[in-house]
Amino acid sequence: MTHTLHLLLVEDDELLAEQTAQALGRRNTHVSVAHDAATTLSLISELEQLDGAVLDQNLGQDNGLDLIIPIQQRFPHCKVLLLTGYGSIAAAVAATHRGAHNYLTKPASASEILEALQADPASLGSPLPATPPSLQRLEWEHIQRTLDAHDGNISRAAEALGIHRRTLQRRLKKRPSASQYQREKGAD
Amino acid sequence: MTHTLHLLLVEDDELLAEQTAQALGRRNTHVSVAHDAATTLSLISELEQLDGAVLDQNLGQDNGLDLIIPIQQRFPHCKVLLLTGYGSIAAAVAATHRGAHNYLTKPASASEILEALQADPASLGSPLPATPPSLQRLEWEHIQRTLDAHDGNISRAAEALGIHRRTLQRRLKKRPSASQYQREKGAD
DNA sequence: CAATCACCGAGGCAAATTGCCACACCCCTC
DNA sequence: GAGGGGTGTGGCAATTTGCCTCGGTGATTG
Repeated sequence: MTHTLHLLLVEDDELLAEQTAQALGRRNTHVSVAHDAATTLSLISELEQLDGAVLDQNLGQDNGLDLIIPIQQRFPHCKVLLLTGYGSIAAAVAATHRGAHNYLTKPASASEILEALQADPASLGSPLPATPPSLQRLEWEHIQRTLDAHDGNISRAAEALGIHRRTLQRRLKKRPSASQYQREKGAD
Repeated sequence: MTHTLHLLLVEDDELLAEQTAQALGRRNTHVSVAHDAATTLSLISELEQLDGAVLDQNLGQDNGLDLIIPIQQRFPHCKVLLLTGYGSIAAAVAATHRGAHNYLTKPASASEILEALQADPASLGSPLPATPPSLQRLEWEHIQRTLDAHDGNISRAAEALGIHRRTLQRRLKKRPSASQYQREKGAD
């Protein structure tokens, strides 16, 4: 089944790209990496096989969404997964309309990425989230995303979140559960 | 352009259905209403024209997602909009894969619904939400959704949110902005 | 009809959290 | 070595939260 998948990872944060690529590589996959849209386009013209693509939606100047169609044209069977620091439902719908297979928010672990690439989003369709998340959980996830979107900069994340830097610090220290670092998750 | 659209509204909360239908009716549209899946299926076999369908994902026993395909089979050009009290990105992706045109979370006003039906979700693709919402806004929206999912029952919503009922009460009273009632929004 | 039940609204108070200022460090650049 | 960001930490007043308590209302039930 898992016949050495050929994957393409497009992520503008080079450190995160490296770590994610390594984590994926450990999963019996062959990973090509690009950091921007132009490189991606030239890369896909050279590749001979591509089973899955993982695109960061936020590529500095470029938009990962615009890569979906070129990839699908060259590799019609390639499954495209969009990743984004701060994702919205509207963006997920847009990506899917453009041909994306699935859509995840960062931080996403290698296993989550592979699972999202291989799952059939249409069939798992009935997961009525009967359990509305608690406010705490929602806040925590949003904090993580925002932190990620600001490269871990606490000061700027706090400003973006509209809370005091001191408060964000204290909150981050309190949380017992989960990885303290998105890096840890991203790397595995 | 807006040539008296023929719409179908499927919503199990009869009160909300009524109000939404009226609000839509005021917008130069003809609205048929159903409250469950079975009625919907028999209804679409009778209808002669259908331009848009608004489906509540959470229909008691039934799942709005399962109505997408039957509707599309009978009316291939009909645009289907999913509505859900508590929506997730995964659910939005699933709905889109099944053919849904767009996906909204409640409470949604009549104008939002019409806009979502007529917009082209794929083209508005680049709305990179550069502005991660503040924690306050996020919390407020989540509170509203949860409240909606629990039919406005403050006690149960508070429990679901994991906060004290008294706290939820106080928060609801504080918010200056926005409608105090999802009803108001739903109705217009 | 009275009892009960499930809600909402509100007061009060101790405990926790937040906002904010201040200061010590680090690392980097000019 | 003098800034300019960023982080970590302490302290303190102001706000918010959790929790308990009451009173009121509408629907259901005996």
